[in-house]
Amino acid sequence: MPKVDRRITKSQEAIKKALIELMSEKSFDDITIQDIADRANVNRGTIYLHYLDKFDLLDKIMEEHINNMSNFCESATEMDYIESTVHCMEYFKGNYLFFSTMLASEGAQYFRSQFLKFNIEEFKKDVDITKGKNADQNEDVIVQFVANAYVGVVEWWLKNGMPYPPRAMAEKVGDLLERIV
Amino acid sequence: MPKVDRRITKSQEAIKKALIELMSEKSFDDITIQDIADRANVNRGTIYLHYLDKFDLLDKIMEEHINNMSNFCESATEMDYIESTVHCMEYFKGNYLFFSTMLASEGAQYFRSQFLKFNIEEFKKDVDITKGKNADQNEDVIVQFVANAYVGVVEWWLKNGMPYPPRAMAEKVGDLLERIV
DNA sequence: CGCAATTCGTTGATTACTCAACAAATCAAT
DNA sequence: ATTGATTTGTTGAGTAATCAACGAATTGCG
Repeated sequence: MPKVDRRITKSQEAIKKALIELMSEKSFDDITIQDIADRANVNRGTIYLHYLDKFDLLDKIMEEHINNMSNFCESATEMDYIESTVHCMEYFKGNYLFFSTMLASEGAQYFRSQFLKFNIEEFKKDVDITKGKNADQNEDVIVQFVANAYVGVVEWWLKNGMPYPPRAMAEKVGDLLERIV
Repeated sequence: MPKVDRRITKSQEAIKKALIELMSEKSFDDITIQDIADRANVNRGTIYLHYLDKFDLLDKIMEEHINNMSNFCESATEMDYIESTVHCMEYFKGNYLFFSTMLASEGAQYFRSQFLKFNIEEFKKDVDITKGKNADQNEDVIVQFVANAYVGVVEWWLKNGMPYPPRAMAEKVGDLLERIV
């Protein structure tokens, strides 16, 4: 992998951060490219150097978070649910502004559905209906059940200002998850 | 004044911030140009684009703060001491990392003497020994007295983690100042 | 509707930054 | 004192970002 120019990284980070901030302040529709450029302290043209428009920018941001989560889902296959859930919760907390605006604000429903879809695929890998407590169960039902539960809990946690620390959340959620899958 | 390129501002800000941070962590002598570049997330060569070496960089930083203070000393001539001192204290607080490392750390004595010299000049403008309570006083004595007192109090305030808010400090110090000059 | 004002997306010329490489200077340690 | 390793300051080629300017598209308001 050829390492990318420092300037590219910095510009993109500033631009992405700017959009998230602005989305936490006003509606996505009301945000102009100039707004983003001002907030990122970047020339307006620079945004077009990396993104087609603000929709493309938002897509890339969402895609990146999904990818990040996907990556440490892989590297966490040998951990138990609680430990790997701690990592997830801390990731949510570390990107609080993104996830809270994305899940809490109305209108950003697209990300929620992406997020849910991603979790459905992840849980599919873990469910085994050939033996154990889930013999005679239905895979789709379990997966939908558990993914929706998980996303809903995360949503609630973020909407309510993260009332419990990541580890506490992970222990509770991890315990519940282990009862199902 | 032709407005400067955004990139210049950003690079210089990052570099200056990097040095201040590093100085609060280790001795100035132990800081390399590469350290600064790494912290500022800037290529090493970029530093030489703006500064001769780390000494020049530190000089420019100190000079800039002195200039800033000088500027809002001018614009505050019609305010009373308390109001203008509020501005000063808030400036100190806003640049806490700089002033605390510069005044608190041993070895950075050069800035203290510059800071004192600057204040001596400023107070000279305010002292009037031709009439009022300071008739029959000595200008040098008053100025030295008041400037050293002021610098010492600021030093103490910063060294002790700003135990009182800027306005409270300003009221106390402003009151004392008005008794003298 | 019609007009004014933004915003958009693109262009080209210029500039600052990046990166790798270099020799010289400085440092550390035996 | 001699070696080996960092650090320094500089170079040149390449690249990304800046800025001003443009017509076209959208928006907002009387």
